[in-house]
Amino acid sequence: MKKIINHKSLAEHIFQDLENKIIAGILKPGQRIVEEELCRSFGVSRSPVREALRMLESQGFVHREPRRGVSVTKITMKEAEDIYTIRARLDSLAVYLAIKRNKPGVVTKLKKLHEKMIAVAERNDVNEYFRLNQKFHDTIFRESDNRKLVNLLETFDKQTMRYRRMVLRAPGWMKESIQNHEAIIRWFETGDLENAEKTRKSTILSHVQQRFPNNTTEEETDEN
Amino acid sequence: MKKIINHKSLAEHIFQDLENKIIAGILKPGQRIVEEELCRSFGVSRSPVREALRMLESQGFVHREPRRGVSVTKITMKEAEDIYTIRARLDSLAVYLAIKRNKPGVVTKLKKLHEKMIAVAERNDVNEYFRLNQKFHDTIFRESDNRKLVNLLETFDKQTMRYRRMVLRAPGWMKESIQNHEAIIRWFETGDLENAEKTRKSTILSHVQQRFPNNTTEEETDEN
DNA sequence: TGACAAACGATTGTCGACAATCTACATCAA
DNA sequence: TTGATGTAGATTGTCGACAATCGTTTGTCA
Repeated sequence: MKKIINHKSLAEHIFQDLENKIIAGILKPGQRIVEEELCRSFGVSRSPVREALRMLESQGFVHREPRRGVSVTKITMKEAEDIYTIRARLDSLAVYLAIKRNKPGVVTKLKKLHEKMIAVAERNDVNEYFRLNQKFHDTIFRESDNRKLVNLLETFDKQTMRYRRMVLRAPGWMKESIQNHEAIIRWFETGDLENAEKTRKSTILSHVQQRFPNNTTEEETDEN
Repeated sequence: MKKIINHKSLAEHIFQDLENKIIAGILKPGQRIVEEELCRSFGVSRSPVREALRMLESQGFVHREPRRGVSVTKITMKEAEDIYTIRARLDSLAVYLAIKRNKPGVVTKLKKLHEKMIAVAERNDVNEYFRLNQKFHDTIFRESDNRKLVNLLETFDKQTMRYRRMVLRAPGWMKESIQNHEAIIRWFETGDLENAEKTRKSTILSHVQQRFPNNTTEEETDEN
């Protein structure tokens, strides 16, 4: 039986493709999305395209104006701040839960990633560091053994990815990041629940404040 | 110009209707949903129905098996626990933010609701108490001035509504609830940020532990 | 009788077409 | 020139039909 598990409808394929393009910034915030164009580029009819757009809409990637179509969601400074505020709480919760669970092997895995990242940071490979950093935190998230929490954090990360990519390239960020990871690994080793959660929370929050010092609204690509 | 702002597509109407039915427990967890049946009952074609189902799917209300249709999402004990764990953090965050904001008039509003609830509790009107309780907390959520947070909390509440309805009828719950509200109001008045957040968090968590003492998997309505 | 295979019915996934509505442009009057 | 108004084109919302696939029933053979 060849019976490959191809359980994916066109709608789901299109959804993933568009999601990736939005995350990567290929589709820019505020940019309008026309159904017919997608049909042509994917070579399909409008049904799967519309379903994909409904999914993107439900997850906040696109915004819809009735009878006027959808466009890639713009994020204001305020909203980015809001998301980071929530993310800080959820991230600290994830670290807390992961440490509490104390599954063996995790620290080893984190340390291995940590070593790699130090090497990568030395040759200043920002993209690779970014990727490994994501993996480092993903590992922790998953160790929290709370699937809903993992989903939430992933969704937040996706929605802010295009902004973080820029911000995280700020000078000195990698060094700071490495220090944070060292602290996290130490917490895992000592099992210091309280301290881990508290410190992690305030670390992220201070990040936010550095990134968004004022309350100006974000300027975005204006429509064509 | 009659031009009523009726900017709602059939898909959106159907989505809301189904969402309500799932929340209310009219559509039971695990129950299969057949597209054609919905078409007949709503008197529409399959396009808007399918879009509504995609929306419900993205928000976790229904589950989809490729080529086999959708069914109302079942929640296991573990998942309910997970959600409450997250909710506890987010709820405490909302209280924290609301108090920090310290907008005048809020306490008055909360007190008014509180008074009403005491009266309602005395004549043991569980349904009305439930409704007011929801409003009480909604008020606080909104005061957090973090729209994303409000959305998250609302979504969580919706997804666990059918379970909470049962649990919250447990004897003595209303009395306990009233005491909690008094504490919250006191925090608002004194502006005691740290204490408010901490206590609120642990209050909710202890609730969870009372509700889910063991780790048994929830039994659900089996398919017809 | 029991196990396996083939055909059927039910249901999902996709398509192209039509209707409703909006936007942009052109036309006309002041 | 400027503003309103109407028309045409573009785009979304909805529909009914066909194709693909799954589960079940029926039929066949040992």
